[in-house]
Amino acid sequence: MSLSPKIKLASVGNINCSTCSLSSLCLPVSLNNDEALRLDDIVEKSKPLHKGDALFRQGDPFTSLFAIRAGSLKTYSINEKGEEQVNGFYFPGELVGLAGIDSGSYPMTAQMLETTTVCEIPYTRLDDLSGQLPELRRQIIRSMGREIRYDQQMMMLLSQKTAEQRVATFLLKLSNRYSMRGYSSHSFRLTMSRNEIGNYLGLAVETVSRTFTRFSSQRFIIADGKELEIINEHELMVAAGESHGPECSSVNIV
Amino acid sequence: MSLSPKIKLASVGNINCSTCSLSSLCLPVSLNNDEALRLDDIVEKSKPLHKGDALFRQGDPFTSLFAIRAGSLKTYSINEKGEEQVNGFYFPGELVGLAGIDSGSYPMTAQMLETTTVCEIPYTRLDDLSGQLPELRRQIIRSMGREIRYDQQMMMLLSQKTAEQRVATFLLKLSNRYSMRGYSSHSFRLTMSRNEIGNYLGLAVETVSRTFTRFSSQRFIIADGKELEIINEHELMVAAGESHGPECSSVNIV
DNA sequence: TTTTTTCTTTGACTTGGGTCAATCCAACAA
DNA sequence: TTGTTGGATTGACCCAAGTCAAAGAAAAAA
Repeated sequence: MSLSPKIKLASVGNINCSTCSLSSLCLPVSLNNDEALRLDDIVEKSKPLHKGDALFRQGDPFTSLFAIRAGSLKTYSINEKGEEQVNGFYFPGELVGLAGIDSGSYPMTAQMLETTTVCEIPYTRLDDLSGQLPELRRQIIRSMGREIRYDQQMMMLLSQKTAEQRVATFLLKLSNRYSMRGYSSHSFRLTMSRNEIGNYLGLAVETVSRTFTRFSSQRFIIADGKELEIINEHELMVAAGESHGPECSSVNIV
Repeated sequence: MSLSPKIKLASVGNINCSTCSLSSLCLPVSLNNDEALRLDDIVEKSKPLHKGDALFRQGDPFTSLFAIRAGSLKTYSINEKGEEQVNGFYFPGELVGLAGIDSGSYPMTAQMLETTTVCEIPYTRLDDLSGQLPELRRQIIRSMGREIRYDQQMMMLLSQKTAEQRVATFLLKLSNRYSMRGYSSHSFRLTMSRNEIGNYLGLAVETVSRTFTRFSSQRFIIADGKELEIINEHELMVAAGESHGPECSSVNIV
């Protein structure tokens, strides 16, 4: 299952993996120019996908990884009771679909939160190429190692943190990811609903909403619908339960 | 940091990766005989490690992956408040240390739950070899993909399941893993304490204990200290909240 | 524009599971 | 054999966060 003809885009001007502004966050991060061009050969850029569109669905045969170029998406799976469980949110430069690598099919659905473009990386070709480019092979492994580390931090959040700590941690992590992508770290637009945040954090919507309200009245944030401004990062870090420790690395939890 | 001299073992008779009884669960799973021997060349078998011993500690430089040969261990990390968080339990044939691959150091401690022997796989040598053996490269990726999938199932457990469902799911998953290793699926010894189970599942010890007691009085299990017997698997699956759905694959959650 | 639908907020009430505090029990040392 | 120690169990109590219900606000459709 490659991108259907209607979402393929022949060529986007002179944009390729070696000139892409996201290369430092994406698979090409440790490739030289020539290697990045070889990666680019197998990558297909999509035309814009719209809010609600699915990139792949739970159960679809696994064929490709996807790197986000612009926009954002969520992944979710449906459990045996038919309930939706949000597994993660993905932003430009991040790799989606890794969880499908060993199982033959995607274990979750990836759905756009806004207008989004992606790069499709057919996996058999990526696998071939990674046999020829040791740095690419290592980068794939590193990406997966990072995903494992993030998932384990998320497990810690879910098993140990209070509602307030979860929401604060979530906002700080978003801030962090936006700033790594060159956007403002203190003012951004949430592309996901309160419902999706709650689902992701293991909380009821009402709890998320109340926590936003509380943080607003404490003047840690200004939340105006989906627009969010962090006006007291320090107190938000205290609320996240991360201010005391020596390692700031533990901030990157979402 | 390779295994210190005192835990190295020169050669364990004729045991090697191609003859190891765990090869079907471990890295050699899709390697031919010759390839498995080349993998064996870089693997060092440890002598028995004892309960409480650490294989590596949080913060140690990342040097090796470890495959469990016999016994079991837990991994845990210490959060900013100094609390311990159990990340997982590992059994023979499973790979420990993957989360350290991209970060240069192990993000958690691995500690024996009982007398345990492991195979140390120095990562730089494994990386080299995986450049030469495509099947090994793919198997490493598959192992990581599986870890990601398991972690995401664990996140679903932590964010959606009740205490009762968590404990039932945990016991069923243990049963599953034991049976895959040729042990009885209905009668086994828990190598971890109630405390460790609770910590792992995001529950207080008391809740785990009460749930064991309840399952015992409902005659789903017989729990005598660390000895555990599953006497009504079906009802335990119902309690785990997994009996209704079509896919039995969702049983493997621990 | 108006209508419909969906998302968000707030209040009132309930409860699952946490905390605290005693035992109880098993493993082990002396 | 008898302490000693750390885990396991049980009871009593409480609170964080869930559920239910009702507006209110924003987005989408007509």
